[in-house]
Amino acid sequence: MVYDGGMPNVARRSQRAHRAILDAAYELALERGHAKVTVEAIAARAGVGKQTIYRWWPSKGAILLDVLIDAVGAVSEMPDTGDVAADLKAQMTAVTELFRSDFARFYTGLIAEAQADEAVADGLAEQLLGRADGPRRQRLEKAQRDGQIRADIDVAAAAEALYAPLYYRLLLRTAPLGVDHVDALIDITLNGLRP
Amino acid sequence: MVYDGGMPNVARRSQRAHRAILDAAYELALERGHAKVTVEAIAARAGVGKQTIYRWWPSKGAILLDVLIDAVGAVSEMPDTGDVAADLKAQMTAVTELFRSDFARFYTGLIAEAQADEAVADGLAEQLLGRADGPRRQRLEKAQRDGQIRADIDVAAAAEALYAPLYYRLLLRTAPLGVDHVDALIDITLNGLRP
Amino acid sequence: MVYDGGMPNVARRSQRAHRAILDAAYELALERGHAKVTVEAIAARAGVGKQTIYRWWPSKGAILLDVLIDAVGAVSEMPDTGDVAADLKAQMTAVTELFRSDFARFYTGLIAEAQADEAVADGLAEQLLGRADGPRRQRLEKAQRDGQIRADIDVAAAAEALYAPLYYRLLLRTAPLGVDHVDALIDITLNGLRP
Amino acid sequence: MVYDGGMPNVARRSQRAHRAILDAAYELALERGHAKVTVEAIAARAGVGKQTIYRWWPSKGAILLDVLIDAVGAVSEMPDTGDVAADLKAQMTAVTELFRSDFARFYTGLIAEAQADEAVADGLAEQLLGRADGPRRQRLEKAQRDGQIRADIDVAAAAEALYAPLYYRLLLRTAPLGVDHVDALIDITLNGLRP
DNA sequence: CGGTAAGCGAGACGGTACGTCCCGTCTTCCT
DNA sequence: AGGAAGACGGGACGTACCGTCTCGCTTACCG
Repeated sequence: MVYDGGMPNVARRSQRAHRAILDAAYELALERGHAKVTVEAIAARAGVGKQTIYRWWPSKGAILLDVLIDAVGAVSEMPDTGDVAADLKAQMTAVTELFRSDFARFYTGLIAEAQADEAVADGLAEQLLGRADGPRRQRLEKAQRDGQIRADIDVAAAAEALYAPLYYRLLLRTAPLGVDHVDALIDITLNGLRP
Repeated sequence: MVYDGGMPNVARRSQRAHRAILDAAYELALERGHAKVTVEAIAARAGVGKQTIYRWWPSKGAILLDVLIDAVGAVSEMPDTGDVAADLKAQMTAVTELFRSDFARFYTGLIAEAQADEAVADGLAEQLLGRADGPRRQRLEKAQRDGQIRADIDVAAAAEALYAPLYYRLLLRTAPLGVDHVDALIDITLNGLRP
Repeated sequence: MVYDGGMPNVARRSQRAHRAILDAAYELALERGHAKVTVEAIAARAGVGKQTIYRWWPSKGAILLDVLIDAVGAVSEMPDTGDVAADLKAQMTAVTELFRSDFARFYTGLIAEAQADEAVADGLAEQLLGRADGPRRQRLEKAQRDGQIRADIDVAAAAEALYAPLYYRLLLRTAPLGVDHVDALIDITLNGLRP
Repeated sequence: MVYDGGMPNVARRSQRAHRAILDAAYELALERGHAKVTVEAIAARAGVGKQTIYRWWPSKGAILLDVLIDAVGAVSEMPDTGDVAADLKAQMTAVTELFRSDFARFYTGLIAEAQADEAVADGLAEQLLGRADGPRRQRLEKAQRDGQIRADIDVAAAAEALYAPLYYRLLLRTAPLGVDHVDALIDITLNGLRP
């Protein structure tokens, strides 16, 4: 649970209702898309009173963020074979696969919701993006120590240069995601554009 | 006008109402944010019947896309001084400034809306992103011909590697946009991460 | 229409919806009793949006008051045969019949609602009780002029002395209403208790 | 206590909670009116669990009936000075005063509730109206034996003819209660309307 | 140049979902 | 075992907007 602020007594929370709500929200989001999920439909499908939802989540976006965390977690494991290029390719390919799966619409829906709901934005940044970003930065720092990448680089900017294009295509759909794209990004970012 | 399909007689359209609608939508979006703008509020503020809005636009997102195009247009001019690094810095800085201005919320709101509304997604891609992307690619291709960047590079991927991180920070707000960020991106992308 | 205050444009009111709402409310009140009628059920049965109800009536009680006025009107005709005792008997018997009919539950429900809702209380007093009371008082005044009843009597109190016991039994159900009861009341009130 | 049926063990009942509930209900009814009192508000004000209320009373109306009985009791003492007119005036004046006091809203609220709740109707009839009516009838019967009123009269109807107008004005508020009204009623009912 | 059809403002309409309030029940922990 | 606390499934509330649908009323074109 992410958004409780501890207001009601968490110890007395019904596990049954909690699971049923997440499951119902998950099913509905896959069935009709994030934007068309309603709190009433979640409550009805979960066999739960609306108040039980509002008691624990402040908004529909908060529920769906929990659903996503619950179902996917962060794609946060960063391999370390010693070869940073290979490791990045492996992890970026995994992210690409996730972004091409059914969960893609959860991500995009939630990022959309985050533009209007500060709480969702915060939860998204902390629970998903933040968790994924740490290991990436650590892997790049290790590569710096290993001499595989330049020591004068801002690893946060480097991590973004690698991963932001994946989010760009996820959200703007100007071109498809795929292994070729990952290869091109790694080539460009590691070797640079200059001859 | 983007979304009319010419259904009613465009010649008889009231310019007064058209302007009043765009102005009202613009003001309301700045005042309460994209998500809280309603068609009824636009109509009321513009002193216009709701039907007049629905006659010319299919959805709230279409109105706001028109507002954005009307107010900003695409940041599409790409300078060409002969020095591709300097030109990219100039243009990326301009984009950064735009993304830090009040119009940022229009972009993010529209990108959010595009996740659920195919028409908005198409209009956004064609009217804003597409117009901006062409000149960037052309500038990179010229730099390839000038020998300033590698000839074996996919310029579309290269353009994304440069600009996607700006969109990433715009939408996910994990870190602030700024000139330092632009410098870091250009350094990484042109020179590569390798020592 | 009783409770409009003229806020929306009465001229544009949908007669279809108006009738459907009154009919639905009438049916529901007979089916499940005044207290269990809900605005949602009226709207659903009438095939009407809830807002269309709230646009024209401030409360459920106001609807049901209109239903009652619409269905019954005031039992206001007061016969005048020249014999005040006979006329009172005829009219009180008619009221008794009404109070024993299905409409009795409308009256009791509305009087109950009036205890908590000033607007309903006012409407009830003006639209039903007031309309019924006038003719009764006029008949008694005529009887005074005819010398059939004492000239020093407060006709309002006299009318109440005759009719209030009918309401008492209607509401408190301590004893059944009937012709015998009417006879007893007329005897007592005209002739007095004294030997 | 009226509505317990003895289900739980009455001996173990908390006197503290019992009093607190009645007091809280009393205060709330005076503060916001009978119809806006809620079981949750009573429980909260009394510092009591809702279950403790539902254990001992079947409905809100039952609580408020107990409150009224507890606070007022029946206005049941009927004086007997030998002069039935004076005795009626004294007692009807007392009732009038009660109906003009703050307790009036309890009566009206309870009578309203009784229209929809059979249990409340029964309790009201037995605990309040019934207790008050007996002495009145007995006083009238004695007056018959004393020759002060006609022997052929139905005393139940006579009692109602006298008291029902007080309830009528209490509930319908068509005219104010007062000593003049009592005087008029006694004059009419004892002496009759005829010249 | 007068008739007519279009666009327009206004806003009522049938609906859907919202977030809140209470209901009466159930569960937990305390005395 | 009774009581304080309060979460639960449920139902209705009154509100906000949606997108559609009439209404007159200008207003520009066309016969």
